[in-house]
Amino acid sequence: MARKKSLDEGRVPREEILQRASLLFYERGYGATSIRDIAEAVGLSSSTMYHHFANKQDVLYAIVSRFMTDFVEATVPVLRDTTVSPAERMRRIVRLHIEISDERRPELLIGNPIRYALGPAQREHATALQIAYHDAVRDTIAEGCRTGEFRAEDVSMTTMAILDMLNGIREWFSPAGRLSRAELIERYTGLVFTMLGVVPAPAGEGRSGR
Amino acid sequence: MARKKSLDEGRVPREEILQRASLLFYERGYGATSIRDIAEAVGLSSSTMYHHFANKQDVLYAIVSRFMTDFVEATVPVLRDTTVSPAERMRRIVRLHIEISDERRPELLIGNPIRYALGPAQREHATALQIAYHDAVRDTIAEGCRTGEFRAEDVSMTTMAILDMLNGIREWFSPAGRLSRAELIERYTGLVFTMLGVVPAPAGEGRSGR
DNA sequence: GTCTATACGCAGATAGAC
DNA sequence: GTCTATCTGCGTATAGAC
Repeated sequence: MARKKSLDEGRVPREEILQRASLLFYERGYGATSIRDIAEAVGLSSSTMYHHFANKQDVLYAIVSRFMTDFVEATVPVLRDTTVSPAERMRRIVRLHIEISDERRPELLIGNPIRYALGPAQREHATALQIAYHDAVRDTIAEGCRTGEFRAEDVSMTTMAILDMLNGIREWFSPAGRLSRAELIERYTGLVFTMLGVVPAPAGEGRSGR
Repeated sequence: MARKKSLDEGRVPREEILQRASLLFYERGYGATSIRDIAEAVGLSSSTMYHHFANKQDVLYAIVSRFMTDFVEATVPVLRDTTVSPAERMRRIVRLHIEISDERRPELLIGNPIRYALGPAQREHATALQIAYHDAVRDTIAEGCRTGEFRAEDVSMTTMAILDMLNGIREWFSPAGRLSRAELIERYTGLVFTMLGVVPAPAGEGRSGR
C-alpha cells in the first residue's frame, strides 16, 4: 500500500503536497481549492500533481485517511487497555482527543468533505475509522457503568454527546485566547466526568480553583 | 428589506428557489451545486435565477440569514424571559434547539459554507446571530449559577459544550432510528441538566425509565 | 519527475428579445 | 419574469517533450 522509495526521492513532493493541500483545504475549503492552487503552493506545475495523485479527490483521501488512521491508532489502544480503569482511560482520551485535534488541525477536514467529496469506498473507509473510535469510547463508558465508576442513563447518547462536544472544540478554540490548551483539557475533563456522573474531582492532576 | 409584492407574484419563485436550493446544498454541498442545478430543480432557466438573486452567494445568504434570524427570534426571547426560572428556560431551549434543527435541517448549512462561501459582511451578520444565541444561553446558565439552580465550574466552557453537543445531533440523528425525536429531547434534556449540575430529574415532564 | 501546451467542459454571469 | 444565446474564465485532466 505504502510506496517504496529511497526515503527521499519521491516522498518529499508527496509529503509536501499533503501538508500544503491540507492547509489550503482548511483555510479555503476543499471545493474552493484547485489542483492549480496546490501545485502553486508547493512549487510545481499543475500537471505534475497528476504524477503523485490521480486526482484532487485522492489528495483529500490521502490526508483524511492518514489522519484518521493515526488518530485511531493513538486512541483505541488506550481505550481498549483493560489494565487501566475506565475513568483513567477516559481522562487520557479527553487529553489525546484535544491534543491531536489541535496539533493536526488542518488535517481535520472531516465532516463536510468526507460527506460530499470522497468516493463511496473512500467514504466508507473513513467512516469505519470514525466508528472504531466511537465504539471504543462507548465500550469504555459502558464498562465504567458496569464497574460503578460511571453513571449514565443512556450510554449511546452520552457517548455521542461527549464526542460532539470534543469535536466542537476545534471550531472555536484558539490557544491565543483566554485559556491555554492545558486549561482547556482540564476543564473539559471535568465536564466529561460530570456527564459520566463522576461527582468528585477526576483525581490524578490537581484542580486549581478559579 | 423585504420585498413588497402582491404576496404571490414574485414570491413564489423566490420561495421555491430557496427551498430547492437549501435541499441541494444540503445533499451535495454548496460548492458542488451550480446555479444551473438550482434552476433546473425549480424549473427555470439559469439566467432567470439572476432576476431573483444577484449570484449564487446571495442564494446561500438568503437561506442562512433567514434561518438564523428565525432561530434567534424563536429562542432568545425564551432565554431572556426573566419571569421563568433558568432551569425551565434551559429545558425549553433544549427542546426548541432540537426541534428547529430537525424540522429545518436542509437550511442548517451553517459551519462550512458560512465560513468559506459568504462575503465578509454576510458572514459577520450570520456570526452575530450565532453570538446572540450563544450569549443568551450563556447568560441563562450564569443566572442559574447565581440563583443556585445550576452549578458550573466554568460557565463559558459549559456553554460551548452544551451548544456543541446540541449542534452535533443533526449530524447523526435520524428519526427513523431507535429513538424518536421526543425521546431524544428527553435524553438530551437529562444530559444538559447533568452538565449543569442539576442532580434530580428536571421536573415538568415525566421521565419514564428505560 | 518535471515541464509546456492544450483539450475540454462546466460554472458564473450578462445581453437582449419576448 | 422568463427565455435563448453567448461570453469568459477557470478547473480538471491529458499529451508528449526533456
